[in-house]
Amino acid sequence: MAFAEPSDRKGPSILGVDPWVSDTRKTGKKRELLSEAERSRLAVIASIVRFKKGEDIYRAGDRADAIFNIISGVAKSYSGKGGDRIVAFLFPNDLFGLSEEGRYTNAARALTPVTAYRLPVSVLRSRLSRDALLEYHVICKLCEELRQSQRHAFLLGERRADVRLATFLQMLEQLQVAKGDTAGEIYVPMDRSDIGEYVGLSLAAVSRTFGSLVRHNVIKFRDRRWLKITDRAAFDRILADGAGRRTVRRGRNP
Amino acid sequence: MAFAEPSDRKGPSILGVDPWVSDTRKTGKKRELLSEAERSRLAVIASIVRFKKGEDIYRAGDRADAIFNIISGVAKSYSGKGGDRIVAFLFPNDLFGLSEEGRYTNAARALTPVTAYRLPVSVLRSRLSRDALLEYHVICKLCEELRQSQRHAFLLGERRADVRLATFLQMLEQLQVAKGDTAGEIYVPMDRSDIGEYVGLSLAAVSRTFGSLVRHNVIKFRDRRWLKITDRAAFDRILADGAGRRTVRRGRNP
DNA sequence: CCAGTAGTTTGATCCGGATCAAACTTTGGC
DNA sequence: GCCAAAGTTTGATCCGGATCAAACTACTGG
Repeated sequence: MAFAEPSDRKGPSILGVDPWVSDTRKTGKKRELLSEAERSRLAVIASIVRFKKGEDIYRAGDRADAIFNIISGVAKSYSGKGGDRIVAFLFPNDLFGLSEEGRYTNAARALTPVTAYRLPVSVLRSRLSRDALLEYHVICKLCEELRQSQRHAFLLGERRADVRLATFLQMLEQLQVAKGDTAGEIYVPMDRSDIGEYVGLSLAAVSRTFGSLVRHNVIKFRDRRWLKITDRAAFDRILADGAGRRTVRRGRNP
Repeated sequence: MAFAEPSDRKGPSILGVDPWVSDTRKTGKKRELLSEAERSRLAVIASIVRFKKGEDIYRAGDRADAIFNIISGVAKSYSGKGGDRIVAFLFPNDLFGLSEEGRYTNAARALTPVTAYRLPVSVLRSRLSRDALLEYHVICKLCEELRQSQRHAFLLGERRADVRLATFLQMLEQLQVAKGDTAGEIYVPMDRSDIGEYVGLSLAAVSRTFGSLVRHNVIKFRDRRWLKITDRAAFDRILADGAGRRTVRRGRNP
């Protein structure tokens, strides 16, 4: 739902086809869910809504009469009875608010002040059925979010805390690179506890593991939200270590 | 990608809209990705392929020139350098083989003998652009798979082995209920090691935890692949325990 | 600028599941 | 039906991260 794919990706695609790939290459524009034209076409039927930091965008179980497209700010989509368990972080241009049975399945809350388009489902729906290109782009976006979610699951499948966090940082970095933001430094808009809820670690473990990475000179925090990777090789080694190690040997074979 | 949603769901939906909801209610037919008509329309452009148990359907990085729709059997989609880490189990009617940059990102392998439709991308693509209903159904299917993947991530976010396995069994059960298969007993087509790779536990932990559940009379195995839930209340208690517990308290607040 | 609170670090202890290892059981081929 | 290989159970040990708890730091609003 949120993070960009590795930097060697050119855009979301389904069935190996993607109009943006060539678009992006030709125009050199940043990858976007909706083109400017499309965005303004949608703007006609959309209203702009604002949420304060910490404010609920919607709650699980609410009547799902609109979907959202973030213009600026960061939000989280979360679920679980306890309200913990972050399903996705939502960044500008992310589309969210998919429903099931007409109700939102997750809740969403602004982590920073958020501005977003609010698209009433009824209007968007009729648009969709008439606008093949838009529909196609929705497919692309869904593929992207599916991959994102699979990445998240992949991250959670890793057992070691450092690998989980390194993977998370990599996701953040790639997102920012894809958007053309300041490379070199990584911006971490969410707090330690949110990170923990996303990567499946306790708040304490997140802090401790960051501390350990800093102590080993792999990363360096400028302040609580900005860091840079000071030892790329070591960083990549941590990431690589995650895969290819778990030797699940079965039965007796010497 | 694979499991069905909870039984109170009527079908996949995007934006709160789903043509199958009414269809299903009217006809009482089982929920399907493709209607019979659609399936046969696709069959024209599809070839039927068979895979032996353990055979690769495709490998990560292979040229992605086709997608698949399982007719019978069970497969797994997996990734990770080590080839461990199962992303999804694939059951009949599941659509898989989405690509990125024209290459498969995951690998897929048959767990049982598998029969499947193989749909060449090129043909399907032109179909898609002309067939609005098909395109719409692809959207629905993608939403379903997205939710599935989010469920998987949710499962992996849980730390306790018994909750993970109970959740997994619940997914299997719901899938089988949705397909109208034998309720009462749950069929587990994959081996312990595959389960471990999906739920993020070691092979040993899977076996031990199953053992413990059996010892507590929560479930009972008829044989290695068939089990039933003998104490529903206890089972549900395990599931419920997963949520609402993780008290991530921050700072000092007495 | 200060107080109060939200957020973060750090310490100590404990436990669940990984890991290593060996026996046991089922399956499939001949 | 027998053997080998595949798959499963079970035991012992160990370690990473959860959990409990307290101190520290950075914001925020008055």
